[in-house]
Amino acid sequence: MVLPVSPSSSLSLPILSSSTHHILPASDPPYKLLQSHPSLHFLSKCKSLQDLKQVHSQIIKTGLHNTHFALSKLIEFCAISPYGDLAYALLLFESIEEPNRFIWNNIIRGCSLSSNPIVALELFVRMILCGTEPNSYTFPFLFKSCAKIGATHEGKQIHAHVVKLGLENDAFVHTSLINMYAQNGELGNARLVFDKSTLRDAVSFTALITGYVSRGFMDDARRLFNEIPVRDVVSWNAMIAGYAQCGRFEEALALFEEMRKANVQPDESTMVTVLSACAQSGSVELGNWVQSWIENRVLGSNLRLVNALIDMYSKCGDLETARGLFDGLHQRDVISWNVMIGGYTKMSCYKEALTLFQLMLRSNVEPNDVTLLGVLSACAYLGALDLDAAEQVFNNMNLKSLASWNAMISGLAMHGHPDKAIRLSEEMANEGIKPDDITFVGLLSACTHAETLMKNMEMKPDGAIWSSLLGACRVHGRVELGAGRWDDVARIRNRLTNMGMKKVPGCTSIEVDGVVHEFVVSDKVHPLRKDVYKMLDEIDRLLEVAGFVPDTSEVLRDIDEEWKEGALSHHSEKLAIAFGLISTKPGTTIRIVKNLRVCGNCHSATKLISKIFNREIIARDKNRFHHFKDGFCSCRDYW
DNA sequence: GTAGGGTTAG
Repeated sequence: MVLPVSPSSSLSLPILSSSTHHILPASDPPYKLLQSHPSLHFLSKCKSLQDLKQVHSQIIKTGLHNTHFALSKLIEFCAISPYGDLAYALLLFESIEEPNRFIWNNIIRGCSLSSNPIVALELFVRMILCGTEPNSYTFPFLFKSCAKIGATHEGKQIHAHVVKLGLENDAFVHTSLINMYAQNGELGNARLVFDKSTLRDAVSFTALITGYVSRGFMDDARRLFNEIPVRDVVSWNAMIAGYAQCGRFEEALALFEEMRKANVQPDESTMVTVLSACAQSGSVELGNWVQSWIENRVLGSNLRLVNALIDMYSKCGDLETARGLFDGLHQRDVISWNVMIGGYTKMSCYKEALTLFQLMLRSNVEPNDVTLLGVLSACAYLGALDLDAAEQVFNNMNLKSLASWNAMISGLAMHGHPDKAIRLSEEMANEGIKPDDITFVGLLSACTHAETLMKNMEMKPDGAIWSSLLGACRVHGRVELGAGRWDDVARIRNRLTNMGMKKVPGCTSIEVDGVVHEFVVSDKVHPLRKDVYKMLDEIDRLLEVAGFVPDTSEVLRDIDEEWKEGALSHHSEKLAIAFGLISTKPGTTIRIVKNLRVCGNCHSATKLISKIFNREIIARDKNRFHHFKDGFCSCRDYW
């Protein structure tokens, strides 16, 4: 972990050579005089490094560079403003013989915001060695850095400094400390700091709640939430987002209702979260209501909100409305493009997805790894020619992030090009890019020597990894795998389970006459369950007559996301379909929403059901839409 | 003069 503290060599300060140091006077001229100085006024107008250099030159010409104030402001701007430049800030910082505490704090702050926050910790060490005592402003920046990079060990040492300096009772230091422990998974320590102090407000509560939420301890989080003396909008948002992130959409939406009843004004974050919950649970009606709520307020043209709306409509199957919103945007960011492309892909409109991607390439928005993944899965249907196009896009990417390598590798592996995937991973290694656990998951689906890879890889318990791993395995369940690999899969699953990954129970909902009915695996609570199970028996009988043989092999059960109950015929989607068949008129389209991906068995069964009962069945699973008709599915058995 | 908790795409 050796990281450069010195800035890149291509930068240079105006007039001053790098060997010239600022030796600052003991005190600055009067503050008011400096504050209103025109050169410093221009600082806030800078929009590029060039502008910045001009202002810097001006500051030197007017002699201001010999003041703490001007240098502080320059460093602050360079380090923090989006138009600044951290490398320049560091160059400037290194030129100061004896930086004061304010300057130290601001350069540390800048580094804590950067993509390389470890530099902030290195600077802290230097600050101490130089004999500058940190204060209550220094520590929040440091703890934020530790939280960002998972530096618990370093965080604990810095905690000791806080105790030594008697700063434990500063509210900002206190909360950032709790947050550091909570973010780094040390919930016991976070709780200890929280419990030991009398400093308890919505902010410190929320920091702890978020920690519990991130580890899936929703009940503990909720208990804390109920204890908050005065809840503010952020604490509500955190709790609502917690429910939405772990798939408990109904609770998320119920809490949003409670929030409104408590007369707390929702803000942009609230609405983005609520829309995400609507999108994921398929609650298009509530989503509609949210849209009008937004439009009646000043939030209407907010890009993030419109992105969330586009996503909500496309995930609910209303591509037309989604596209209308997309076309109406004056400015689009990478998320706008990605949600719209993803919307088309999920509905099997691959040509539209790729056409939109072509438009994106002509816009000024650079595609990222998420775009690439979406485009790749669209290409997978449209033949090798388009896959070549995706490869071309990848090859032309200016900045290939680890994520984009991963997207390409897993894309190739999952879409029938395992050899290319493995070759690409070798290329990646040759470029000096270290693979991570996600690369591994991608490769696992292509690789014949998973054993070797596993030994070299540290898996992190992450839901995304978990599901992509299972997805990779499922797809390859059809591609004749060597039996040995399933052992690897089982072992990884055990490791993840031991690390605290909780399985989300499968659940399918169906709306009939405006009422949403929910079914879980082997449901025992629905009032009409007797009739439902009776219908299920009939379905199974007819399926058997039609020649359907459920696959009960170890492989399928292993990868099935509702494997726990083992009852293949009682999966929630089949229960919901059975309910749909008995509670709607013949010929009516059945629409269901599942919180997980549909399993292979249910998918095959549903295809046949659509034929036997002459019903169109539109199933939305976690990843995409399946439109079953006449024994076929729109996804063409790829999902 | 600087500081703490929440937010969308996969």
